[in-house]
Amino acid sequence: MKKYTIAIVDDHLLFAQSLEALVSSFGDYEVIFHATNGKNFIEALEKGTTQPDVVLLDINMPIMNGIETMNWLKQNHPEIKSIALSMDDSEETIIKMLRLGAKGYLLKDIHPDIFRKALSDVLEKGFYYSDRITNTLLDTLERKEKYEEIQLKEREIEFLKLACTEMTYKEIASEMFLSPKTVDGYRETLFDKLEVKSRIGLVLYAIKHKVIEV
Amino acid sequence: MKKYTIAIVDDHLLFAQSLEALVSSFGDYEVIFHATNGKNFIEALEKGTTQPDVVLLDINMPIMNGIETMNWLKQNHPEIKSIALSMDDSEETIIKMLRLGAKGYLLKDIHPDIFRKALSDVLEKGFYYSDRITNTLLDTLERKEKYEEIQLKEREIEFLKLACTEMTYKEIASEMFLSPKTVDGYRETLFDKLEVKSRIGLVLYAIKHKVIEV
DNA sequence: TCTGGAAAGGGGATTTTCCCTGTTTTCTAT
DNA sequence: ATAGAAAACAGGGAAAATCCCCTTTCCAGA
Repeated sequence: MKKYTIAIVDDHLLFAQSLEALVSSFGDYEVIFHATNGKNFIEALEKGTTQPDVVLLDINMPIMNGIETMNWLKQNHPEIKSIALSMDDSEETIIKMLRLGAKGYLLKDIHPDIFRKALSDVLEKGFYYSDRITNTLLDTLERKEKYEEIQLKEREIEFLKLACTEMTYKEIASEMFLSPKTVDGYRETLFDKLEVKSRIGLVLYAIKHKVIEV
Repeated sequence: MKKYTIAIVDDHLLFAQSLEALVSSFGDYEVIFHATNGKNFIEALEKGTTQPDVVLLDINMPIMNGIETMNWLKQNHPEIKSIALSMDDSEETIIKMLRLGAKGYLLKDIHPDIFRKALSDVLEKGFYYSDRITNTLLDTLERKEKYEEIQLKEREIEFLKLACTEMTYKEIASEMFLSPKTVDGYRETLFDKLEVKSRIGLVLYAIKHKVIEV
């Protein structure tokens, strides 16, 4: 019988490798690779010959975090199932991840048995949502129906991050291999989407919505 | 040959159990128990028949955290060696732990090989201090001196806060009842003091140093 | 096949920001 | 009382950011 294949994306190498040891000990699974951030993961995925059945995806990572990675996965490999792993259970993050198609959301303090069940549920039933997560969601939905998600494209996020540095738009353009005029287009689009009037507004938005770290 | 015994104290069960799998896979070690917080650990320690040679101690835990636990260990079982495990590398925490006698301080994003070396170093040489931790400490000492020189005036802070809005400098000037040119002076002074090159830099500084809320 | 939307690039004008150089006023310590 | 240090103010000019209106290309869905 073929083992299920797993990829682990977590910047905490020690945790990643430990988790691999745990997953392997279950017997039915094989960890085919891990990465320390989303960028890393995408590269590995595009280079590798075999695709993982499931990706275990940490939320908080440097360079390219779980949300961005999930976004990329949704657009490029919707067939790969993913389970979000996180330390915290902020509603916004959970909602974002599930909206982006995460098949499960696990907190890192769960019992390994639950973890194992989640893993097998996702593979066999297609999803695993714990009571705790479900409750958090229901709470949130009741409280704010109006909350509409602003969906940013990959390239827009990339630009937004660069806008949060002291680079000029010209410098950003060459960093993104685009003409300054195109970058100007991104700026305008984002001003519109995020309802801000200046680059300062972009920075504040990015921080508030955790597009960048502080 | 007798295996070294290990205890793991970490509230993230998944991590704890994963780590156990990893440690066990090394061969020379045996994890004799784990606990999800300090209180738990102390109870287990006092009940158990065998003492661990090394305790892997997470810093951030509910109920009784790593620092408190370390303190207790120092007073009650100074012969038990301990290695601090942490997500973050805030200087104060590192200093506190080392002062309390931690034989090592590991960040959770280290490579498992390093982890293994740290473990054997602590058992055989008695301690393990990574370059990264040492550097963080040195950095801090240097930076502390520089930081203390940056003393912002009331009016400068007021300006800085307004600079973190979508107002133009002209608007800020009238808000502060100053001429735009004076505001331009504040801008320049702050650029100089905070070593930034643009208003974006001001915003990032303000957020990083908690001059404004996010 | 057609169509609409998104991405990329562009021209040109206005406003804002940034930087340099000054002067005047106000405060403060000796 | 006075020198020196700050705060406040100011002009000019270059660079960057912002704004508005426009074209081309490409891709996916009706």
